Amino acid sequence: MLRLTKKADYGLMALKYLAEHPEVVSVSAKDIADTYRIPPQLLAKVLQRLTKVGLLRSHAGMNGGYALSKPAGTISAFEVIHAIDGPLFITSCTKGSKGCDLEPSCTVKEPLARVNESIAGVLRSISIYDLVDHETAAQRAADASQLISLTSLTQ
Amino acid sequence: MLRLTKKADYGLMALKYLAEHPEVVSVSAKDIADTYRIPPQLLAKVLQRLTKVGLLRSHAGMNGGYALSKPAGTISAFEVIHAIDGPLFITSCTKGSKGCDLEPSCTVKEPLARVNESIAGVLRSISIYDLVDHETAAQRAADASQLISLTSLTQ
DNA sequence: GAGTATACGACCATTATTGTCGGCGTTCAA
DNA sequence: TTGAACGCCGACAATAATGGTCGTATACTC
Ligand code: FES
Ligand code: FES
Repeated sequence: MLRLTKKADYGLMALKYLAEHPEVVSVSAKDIADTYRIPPQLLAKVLQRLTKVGLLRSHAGMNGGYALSKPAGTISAFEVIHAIDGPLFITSCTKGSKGCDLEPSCTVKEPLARVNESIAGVLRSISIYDLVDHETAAQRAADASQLISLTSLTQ
Repeated sequence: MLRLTKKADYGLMALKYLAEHPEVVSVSAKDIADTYRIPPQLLAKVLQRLTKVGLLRSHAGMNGGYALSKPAGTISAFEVIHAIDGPLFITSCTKGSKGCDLEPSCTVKEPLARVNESIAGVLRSISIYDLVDHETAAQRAADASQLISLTSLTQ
């Protein structure tokens, strides 16, 4: 429940891998897939999508592969997830354009949209670099949680 | 993507409805379902689960139905979602007991668990009452988001 | 030109969600 | 006391989303 897809997981793992190996010019999808034992072709498609949105640079041919197009610290988990899984919607209305069937009567849509924004904020605050440096990420997440509960109490 | 299920949506709508009608002793699943045009039997099952975890009190027989078992302000969105959809996991490892297939190699599990906690925190800070009183909820969510980005910047 | 890699779309398999059905126990009021 | 209105529960079918595969085209290196 409320889980992100395996594709997004794969994408984050791959980006983390690339962030951890800055010395290598480019890494093939197959290499990464082998490392983590994930389906190579599926990962390939994920990386292709990340390339299309500009998070990765690709290079075909021998010794080709992928590389980060910008520093790991400037790539947020939100960008990655958005690129792979599409827009983030906590509500069950899948699309913004065509409202879901219970559009007229649904009363929780608006409040939940706020929650949605908060979650997006959390994801935006996590970068690929944070995935590498566990301590920093842990600290940040802890801070965020604490501030949130604090906010809730003081209301 | 990252959306909660319709069941959870239905549950929240129903609880909101009950919170908005405190004068009525008990409301039947059918009444709520009719109001929002959602499948009565499905809503019934959702309400039954909410009853089982103690968020609602049920009363069988004629003029029976459901009522909140405690003040709307003390019921968090997290409780509701957890009751209906089960434990909240952002990662694709569905269950805590049996790790997913990429358990040994997966490197993003631990960092994402922190993100997961942050999101749970946000949901815990929203109560059913907040769904009724839009202004308060909006303000709270805005505060939470702002604090989170602030945290991210100062890291 | 041979080999290796990305790019892309179509496609099927698997799984999760959504919704329905039928039977049973409870309450209440005519 | 009888029946309608309701909650309770498990099984199941319909549907949708995800996960994964295949084939082919294209780009690049050697
Ligand atoms: S879930 Fe779509 S309008 Fe409420
Ligand atoms: S997704 Fe299950 S261990 Fe990483």
